[in-house]
Amino acid sequence: MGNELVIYNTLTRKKEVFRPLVEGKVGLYVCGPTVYSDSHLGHARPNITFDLLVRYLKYLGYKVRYVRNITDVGHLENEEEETGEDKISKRARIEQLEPMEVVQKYMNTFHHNMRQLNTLSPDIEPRASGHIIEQQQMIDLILENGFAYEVNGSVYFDVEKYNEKYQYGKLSGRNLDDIRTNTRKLDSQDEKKNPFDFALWKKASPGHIMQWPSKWSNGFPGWHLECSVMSTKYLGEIFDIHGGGLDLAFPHHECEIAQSTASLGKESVRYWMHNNMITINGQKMARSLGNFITLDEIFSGNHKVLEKAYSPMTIRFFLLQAHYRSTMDFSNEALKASEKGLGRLMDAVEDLSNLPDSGNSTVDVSGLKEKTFAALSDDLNSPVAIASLFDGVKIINSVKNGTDHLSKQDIEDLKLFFHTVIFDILGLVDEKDKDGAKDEVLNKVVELLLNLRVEAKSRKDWHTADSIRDGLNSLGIEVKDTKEGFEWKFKKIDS
RNA sequence: GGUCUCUUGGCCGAGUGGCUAGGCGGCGGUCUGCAAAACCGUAUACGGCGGUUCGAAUCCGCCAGAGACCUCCA
Repeated sequence: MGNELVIYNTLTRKKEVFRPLVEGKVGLYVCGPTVYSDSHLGHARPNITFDLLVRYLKYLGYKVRYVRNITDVGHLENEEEETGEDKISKRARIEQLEPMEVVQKYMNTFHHNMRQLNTLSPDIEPRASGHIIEQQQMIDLILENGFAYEVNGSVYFDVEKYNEKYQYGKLSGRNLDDIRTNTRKLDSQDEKKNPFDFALWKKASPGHIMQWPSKWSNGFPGWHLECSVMSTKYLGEIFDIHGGGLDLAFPHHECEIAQSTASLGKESVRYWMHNNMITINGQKMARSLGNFITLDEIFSGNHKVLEKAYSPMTIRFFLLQAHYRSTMDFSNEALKASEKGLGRLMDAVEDLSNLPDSGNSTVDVSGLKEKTFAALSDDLNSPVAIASLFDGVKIINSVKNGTDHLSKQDIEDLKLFFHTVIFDILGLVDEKDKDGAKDEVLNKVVELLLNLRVEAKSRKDWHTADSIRDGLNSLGIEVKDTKEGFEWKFKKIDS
């Protein structure tokens, strides 16, 4: 491809031309979920964003190794319990399940939801619990290099020491003095030299369910370590792109940089990419605000802020209609707008396969293609790419109406272009196909009824014609009269 | 309190020195037995006040408002 992919690098706060470490290959690491509850809307954003990235990189001809972790150990929950109990073990106690049973359950729903959103599976999906030894090895290295200290069976990263040689806070634009004055002092952290130091290994209390033996104590790894370890293991000491939510930039990614640098003596990540957050009716989505929506809830419409169900593709399309670095506001009005727009786009795709070849083209197909790919190459500007797809929709409709014309070659071009961008790169799926439209008997029955209706109409028997139409309508089948007779399709059924 | 970001028409959301973003909704029209749908056309905008400039929604300053992170978070 002629146009070069440009990516916004959080580390430099600039758009940079993407050049992989190894020509033709891309190593990508994305922070995955902590599997202790149902997947929510917030999970849709990064996974769709980086799915788009993977799909576009592949389209550009790169061989991509996409690594996305599952966090199944080690995140402390300071806010609730006095003990700082592990999220997963806490949930296990509540539900009377084995910790690994909890992990499995929510990992399964996460995978199911991600399939519904038509995201590609990562090539490697490593789990923190499966890399305890590697994490211990990295702690050893950091200790050897003098950037960590052991206290009472726990090991902490020495941020101050690290900052003497390197720069802690560079990713999130902080310096240690700012952090020093603004880090909250928590109870039971008196083991640490400084409040901003973070745990690499934490000694477990006797009742703590998830723990592993180590030379320091029976315990569990610190909550930033897994990503440093697993990205290095599967992508190498230096790799191309690390992605995640903007909320992870500090402290999680900052700590990752520190850990990798402290253990390897160099930085691992070449391009940092962060997707922005989702708000609901202008508010941050949070459990405490009562506007926290799981993906299952949005797909079923089963939540008080939702007027109806929204399909996975509506969510996907909606998210792609905003740039990944902008905050994105969910509202019923906005979602319904996307649902309709997506329907119109998909109708155009369908029309494209029956478009009349009408001699010389009166529209510029190649200009449309250039515009679209230029947008995608400009830091994945999917909203602009989609806008130009709608320019294409306008062309398709005009040709259908006979006000514009397309040559046979241009029709083929347009068809390939639409399919490539809509299905391969944007990863959309035509959901109409799934709703039973493949049932041949049903199709024939509907056609039979509609043919009867045409007869009724020719007799000017409006009563019969209308009752057929209304009856089908109430069954979720939309009837459109056309010059030739009729068209019909399954409507999305509102709940 | 510290650091940072944002404020675009009824809603969502691009753009970032001069040229229509786009979607949804509105309005007008085409089509129709009537509808619905679809299609076509169209109006409405850059938080406020200053400054830089031939020219600013776009750059700079101030003010107002919103949000994010600083604590697990996608």
